[in-house]
Amino acid sequence: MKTSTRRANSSGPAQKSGSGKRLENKAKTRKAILKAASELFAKKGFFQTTTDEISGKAKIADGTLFNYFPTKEDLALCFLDELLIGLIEWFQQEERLQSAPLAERLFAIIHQHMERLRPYQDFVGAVYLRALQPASKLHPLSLQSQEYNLRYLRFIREVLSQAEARGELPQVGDLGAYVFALLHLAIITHWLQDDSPGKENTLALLDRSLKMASRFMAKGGWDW
Amino acid sequence: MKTSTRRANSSGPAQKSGSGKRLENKAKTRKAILKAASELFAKKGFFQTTTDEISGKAKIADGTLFNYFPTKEDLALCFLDELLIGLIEWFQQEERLQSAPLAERLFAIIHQHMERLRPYQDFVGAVYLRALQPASKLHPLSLQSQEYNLRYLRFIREVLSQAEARGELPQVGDLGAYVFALLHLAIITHWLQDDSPGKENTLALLDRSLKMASRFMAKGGWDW
DNA sequence: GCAAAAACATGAGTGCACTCATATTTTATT
DNA sequence: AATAAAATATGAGTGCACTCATGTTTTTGC
Repeated sequence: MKTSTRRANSSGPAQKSGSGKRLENKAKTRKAILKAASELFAKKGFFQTTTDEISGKAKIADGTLFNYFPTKEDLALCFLDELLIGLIEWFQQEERLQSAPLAERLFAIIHQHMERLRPYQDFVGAVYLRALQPASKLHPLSLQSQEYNLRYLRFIREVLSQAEARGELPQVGDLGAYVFALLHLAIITHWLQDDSPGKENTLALLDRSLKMASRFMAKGGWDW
Repeated sequence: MKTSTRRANSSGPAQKSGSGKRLENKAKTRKAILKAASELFAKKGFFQTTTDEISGKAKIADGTLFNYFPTKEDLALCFLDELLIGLIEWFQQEERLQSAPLAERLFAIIHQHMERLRPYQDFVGAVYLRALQPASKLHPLSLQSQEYNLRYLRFIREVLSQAEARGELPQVGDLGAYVFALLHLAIITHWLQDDSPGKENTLALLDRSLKMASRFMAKGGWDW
């Protein structure tokens, strides 16, 4: 972990600089790095994987990796962001869920997230929680992390808005999304240390939390 | 940050091994390290301070530092734990607060905490939030961090219990302390990025949050 | 008081994330 | 097509957290 000067580089998959071959190659290399990293992280864990191994597997020079990701940590965060994008897509395509009650939809989101995070627990515990922290803008981390929070918060905000529109929920607004993000955070913290078979303790906790939250929300009191 | 094998060493100030001179020397060295570290962290920040500088200022060999603190990060966490101990002592000696309303007492705790953390913001943002995470037991971090959470949670639990006994609060139990810890966490996250003069935005947010929380709590619904 | 053992201190050494001067490839210009 | 300019790749080099074999101090048992 370093904090010093750092290139404002490689913010996301879409980049407008260069054209033609350049753009194409960069995208390819980026994907190659992320693929190599995800495989190694899943197999050996974040801390046991060296950046040399990653660049080796991606068939680029050691230094090149840092042209794409300013930090090993950023690389992992970026990879977990793509995981989040996949999660959002998954949710939007699960037709059965769209008509399910709100509590069930929220349960599904967190549950599926945990499923997908499973191979990367060491990193999640040590670093990712920080990036999930809602509304963390000025982290001494790279500037990237804010992107993740925003993506996630917008997604939850969207889910809650729909529920508001359907009358499943009073107006909870941005604050509602924020609070749910905090709950998500707390649940993942619990999940990390849960060694019950199938992590069933956490699932039970999640279920209860959502039920309790529903009761609170139904009572109103969200106006400031 | 490393995760590999690590000595189960230097857990706290009180240690029973050895006797006489040995115990005394260890305590002295430990204090010297913490003092040197706190001064350097306050002056240059956590990341700009090298372990060599710390051991130099504490007048011990480079390697010795790691006999006391398995990690630079652990050293800082340990130092922030002592800061927390100081905070708890401060609270218990502030007589004016003991008779103040609950919301005011909770406000004072978080406010004072922020005041004391001010010189160490870079580290708080990057690492400390993780350790504050309520109930994180199995972090891939060193084993130390759990201590801090427990100390803090017990303290809050105590404050809330008193309020319950005085009838200021319905029974909120451990869960109440847990939720307050989450609020504390969220507030500090906000505080870190708050550049309003005197961090007044955060203070306003804290005030509003506590008022809203009071309303929620008064409504009950804390039985599972 | 002395020898053996245990605890602790030491600092040269190591591994790894990250940098930077240079080389190579791609784009822009004519 | 040739050249200049810009973007990117390269990998030897660097700094720093952390290790470990060895030396030194303290304790224990007699």
